[in-house]
Amino acid sequence: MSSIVKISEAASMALHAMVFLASEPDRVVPSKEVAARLGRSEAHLSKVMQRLAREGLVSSTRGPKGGFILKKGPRDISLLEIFEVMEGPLEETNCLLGRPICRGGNCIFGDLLRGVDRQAKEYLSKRSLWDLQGVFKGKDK
Amino acid sequence: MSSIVKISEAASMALHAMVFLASEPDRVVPSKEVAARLGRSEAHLSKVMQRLAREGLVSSTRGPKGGFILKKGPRDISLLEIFEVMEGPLEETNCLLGRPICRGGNCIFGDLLRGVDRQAKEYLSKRSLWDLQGVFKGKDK
DNA sequence: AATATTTAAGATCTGAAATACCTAAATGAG
DNA sequence: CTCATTTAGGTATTTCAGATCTTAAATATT
Repeated sequence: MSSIVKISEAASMALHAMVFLASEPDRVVPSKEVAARLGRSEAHLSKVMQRLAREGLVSSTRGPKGGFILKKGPRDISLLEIFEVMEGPLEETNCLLGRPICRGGNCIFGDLLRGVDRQAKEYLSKRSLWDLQGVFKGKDK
Repeated sequence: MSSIVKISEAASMALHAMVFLASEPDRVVPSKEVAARLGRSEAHLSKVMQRLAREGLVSSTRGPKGGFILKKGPRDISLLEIFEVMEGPLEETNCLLGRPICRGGNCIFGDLLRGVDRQAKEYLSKRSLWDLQGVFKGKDK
């Protein structure tokens, strides 16, 4: 099974973790709990959380009762922001081989790549954590 | 710079190589020449060609005057076919974390992933090598 | 027919990125 | 003040794409 979309597990976890934090407002949540809820590796997730903290999307506190909490309101954090913190700025791809072939708008991929990237960017930038309440509502398993 | 579209260099080379072969009908082209034309590593390209041969998209002959040639007419080879030979069957992705969260059509990514994959599949399946004549027409550099 | 040359096939190695592990530092609780 | 809890950060491991190297086959040359 392959897909044409590439999102690292790290970025995917970051997005999901942030959505989860948004569903637990005003509560400091330890990464262990987040990992459990996502059903993912504690080790890896903690690295991701660390990154989100360094980049200022969440604030962290150590020690007992420590954990992570959103630094801004859910309305003020877009999915794109989170994605870019993990994967770097999202740009539109042109032909993958670039020169010397496929130059000048005459590319094998036509406008597929640009179109898809633009669409993804649009999607991610238009959605804030606020818009994704509900994802973590149903009790799971 | 990051993109959300993932196509390996191998798959990209495969697509371009096939288009190039289509532009040289009835001629056996050595991989060295293809690599030169694409401006890519000979080593890597030859592995790609090897794969395409094993999968029956091109036929290969060794020795002097050897090389590769399309096995079917350009109208009968779609880009999707080539893509899938390299990357495996292209399926529509759902949520990347899958269970336990984001189940039942209530996913962070909404219909973005499915939509994009469907779009790509559509694009690739609708285009044959024949549709891409012209890409290699202009003399380059 | 023998040999050297050309070219693909196949196996193995390498390097970078992603992920997992492990120890140190901080903080609150008892 | 000591201990348990939890994040921080460095290091190790894994994985995989891409590169290198070796072998086999076909042809041309003599």
